[in-house]
Amino acid sequence: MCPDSKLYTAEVIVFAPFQQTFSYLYPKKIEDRALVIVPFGHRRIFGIVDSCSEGVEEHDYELKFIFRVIDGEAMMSMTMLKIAKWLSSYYLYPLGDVVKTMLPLTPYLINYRKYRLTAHQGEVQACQHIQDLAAALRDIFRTRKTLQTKTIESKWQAIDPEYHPGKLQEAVDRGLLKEVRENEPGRSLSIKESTASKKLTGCQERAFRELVGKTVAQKEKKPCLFWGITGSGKTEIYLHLIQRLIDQKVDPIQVLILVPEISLTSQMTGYFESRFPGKVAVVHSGQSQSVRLKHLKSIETMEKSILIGPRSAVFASFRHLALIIVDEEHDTSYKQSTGLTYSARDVAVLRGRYENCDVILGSATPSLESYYNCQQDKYSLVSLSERVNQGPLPKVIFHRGSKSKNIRELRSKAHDHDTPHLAINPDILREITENHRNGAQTMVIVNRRGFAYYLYDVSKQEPVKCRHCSVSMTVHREKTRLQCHYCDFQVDVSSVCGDKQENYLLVGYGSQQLEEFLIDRVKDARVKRLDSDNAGEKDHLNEVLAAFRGGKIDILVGTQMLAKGHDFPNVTLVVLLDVDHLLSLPDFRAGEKVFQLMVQASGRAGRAHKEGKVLVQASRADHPVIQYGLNQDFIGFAQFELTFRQHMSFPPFTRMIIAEWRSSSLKKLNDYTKTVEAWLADTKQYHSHLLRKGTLRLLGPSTPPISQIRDNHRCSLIFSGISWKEVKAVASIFQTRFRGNSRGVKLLIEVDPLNLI
DNA sequence: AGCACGCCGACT
DNA sequence: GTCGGCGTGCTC
Repeated sequence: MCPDSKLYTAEVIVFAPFQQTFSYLYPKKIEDRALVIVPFGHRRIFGIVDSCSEGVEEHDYELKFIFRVIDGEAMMSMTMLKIAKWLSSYYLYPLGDVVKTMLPLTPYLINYRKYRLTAHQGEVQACQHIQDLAAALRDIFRTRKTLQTKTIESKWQAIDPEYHPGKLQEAVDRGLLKEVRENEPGRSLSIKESTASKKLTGCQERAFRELVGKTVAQKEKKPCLFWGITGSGKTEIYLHLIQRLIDQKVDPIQVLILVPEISLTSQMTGYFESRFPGKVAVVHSGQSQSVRLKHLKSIETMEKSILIGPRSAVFASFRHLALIIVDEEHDTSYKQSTGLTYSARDVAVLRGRYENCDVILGSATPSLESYYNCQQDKYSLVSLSERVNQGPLPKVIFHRGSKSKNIRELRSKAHDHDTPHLAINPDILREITENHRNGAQTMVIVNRRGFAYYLYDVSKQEPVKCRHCSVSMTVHREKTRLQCHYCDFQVDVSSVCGDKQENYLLVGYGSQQLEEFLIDRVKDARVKRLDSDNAGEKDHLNEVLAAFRGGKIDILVGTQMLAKGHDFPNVTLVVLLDVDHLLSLPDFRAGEKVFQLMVQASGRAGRAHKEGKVLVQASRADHPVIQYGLNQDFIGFAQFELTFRQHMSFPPFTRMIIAEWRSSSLKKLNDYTKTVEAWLADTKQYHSHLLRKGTLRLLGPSTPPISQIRDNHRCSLIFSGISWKEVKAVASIFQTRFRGNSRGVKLLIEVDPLNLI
C-alpha cells in the first residue's frame, strides 16, 4: 500500500461519556459530521467528526488513526449537531452521550447495509493485495447478488482469518464493492395527491384560520399553543394545516408529529395515512430496530413526508422540515426520565427555532409551562372551545366515596369471598348497570393497577414491603402474588403469609379487582381490562381498543392510559374513581395531574351524537382543583394553580434542577452526603445575596419519600430559583465537584424534573 | 461507560 | 501455589 504524504487531524465526538472531543489522524480529509469508528482505549467505538483539518499538531500523547470512516458523508445535519451541543449544556450531560442518544440506531445502520459486487472485477490488474481482495469477494458473493454487512463479515472471516472491517472499507474505496441503497432520494417529493378532506365546522374553520395566521403565514416564527377542548376536532385541523402548507409552498415539505408513548400512535397514523396515502412513516416502541430504521430512512430520503412518533422521533433526520406538531403536549411521556433527561416538547420548540419551521403544541389541557409561556408572549395562543357537532360537554356528577373502612371492619370481611366489597358508591354502580341495560358502553378508570393496593400485616401493624425498595407491594393476579411497582420484584402471597393467612388483609383495590367486581355485579356485561400490566402483551392493546370501538366490549376497566385521546363514539358513561388520591402526594404538580385526568377522562364520553355522562368519585369535593375539574374550567384552574405556584415559588415561576445520589451502602451514601453538606455551607455563604433575593434556592440534602429503590439508598438536593442562569451555574459547579469522586455512589442530575419523589 | 490492571482471600 | 473478588484509573 502506498502511503500518502499528507495527514489530517480530526476532532471526534466519541459515543462515550465525555464532553471533550478526541483527536485522531487520517490520510484524507473527512467530511464534517461524518460517522467514524475509532480505537478508544482497548475497544472500538463510534464517533462523529466535529471538524477535520490538514496537518498534525504536537501533543504530549501519540495520536491514533481513525479506524474506519462510514459513508464519508454527514451523519447528522449542522442544525442537529448544534442542538446536540445545546442539549449537552442545558441538561448537564456529556456531549458524546447526547450524540449517542440522538443516533441510537447507528449499530444497525452499519450492520444492515447492503452491498453488491461492481463490474470492476475483471479489469483489476493492480497489485497482489487487491487481486486477493477481489478473489475473496468473488467467493463471498458466489451465491447471492447482494449481501448485508454482517453476512459479508462473517463469510469473509471464515475464509480469511486475518479479516478486519478495514478490508471491507478498502473494497468499497477501491471500487470493488458498491452499497445498494433502497430508498434512493429524489422522487415523489411532494404530497399533492391527498384524498378529499372533510369540511371543517364553523368553529374549526375559525380556529384553523387563526392558526394559519399565527404559524404558516407568519414569517417570524413563534411556537403556537393550540388549546382545543376534547372532541373539538384538533386532528382534522392538523390535516387541513398540512394541506395548506403543501398548497402554499413551491418546495416539497415534511412534517413531524409527536404523539405520547404507546397507545395513540395507531389512531393518529390511521387519520394521516387515509388523508395522505403512502406518505406517512411511523416509529413506535413495538417495532424492531430494523423496521424503525427503515421508516426513519424513508423520511431522510424524502420518500415519505410525514413522520409520526414518540419523543425520540424529535431527533429524526429531515430534509425539508416545515412543521412540528406536538400532540397532547402536556403528556409527561415527552420527558425522558433516565440518561439524557430531555423534554421532547421543549426540544421540538428549540428545533423549530433552529430550523425556522412552525411548531404547534396541541392539547385540551395545556401544561402550565406552555400556558404561562403564552402569557409571557413567548408562545402565541389559539383556542377552540366548542365540540364538533355542537355536542354538549359531558355532565359531571360528584359522588362522595364510601368511607374507607377501618382495619377491624376489613378484617371481618376479609374472608367473605361470596360478595366482594369495594369502596364504590352504590349510585355509581347503579348508573353503570343502567347504562349497560340501555345498550351503551362504559369506561371505568381507577388510579391503580393490580388487585389490591397492599397487603396489611396485622401483627407488624404495617403493609408488606418490597425487599429491595421502601414501598409497599401491590397484590396482583387474584391475590396470589405481590409485586413491587418500582423494581418489579415479585413474591407469592403464600410464601409471605405462610399458614397465618388470617394475619394479613387486602387493603384498597386496583384495576384487576375492579374488573372482577364488575363482572360479578353487572350481569351479562362483557368486561375487559386495560392497564400497563397487559398493554405490553403483543397486539393486546390494539385488539382490546378495536374490540371496544367495535362494540364487542360493554365495560372497559383500566388506568389513566384509557383517558388519553382515544375516540370511542359509543361511550356514554365514564366513571373516574378516587381521583383525588393523587392530591395527597408530596408533589407540587399533583393538582395539575388531577385536573388533566378529570378533563381528559371526561373527554372520552359522548364524542359522537350521543350525550355523555361522567361520574367522578372523590372524597374531597371542596378542593378547588376538583371543582375546576368538575366544571371543566381550564382558565379558572390555570389562574388558581399559577397563583399557587407563584406563591410557593414553584415552576413555571422558578426553574429547577434536582441532584440525586444513590448507593447500596448506607454508610457510603451518608459520607457522600456529609461532603455535600460541607460544600453547601460554603456555597450558601458565597451566594448569600442570591439566596436572600430568591434568585437561587438550595433545598436539602434530604431523603426522598421513597428512600430506597432497587437496594439503593437515595439522597437528593434541589437547586431552584428565579434565575435559570444562576440555578444552572450552581448545579453545574456541583456536578463538576461531585462527579468524579464516586466511590460506590452514583450521581444523577435531572433538569426540569417532573417527579420529585 | 467499558475495560484492564492490580492487589488480597478461599480453593484444586 | 492459582482463580477471581471489585477498587482505581484511563481512554486521543
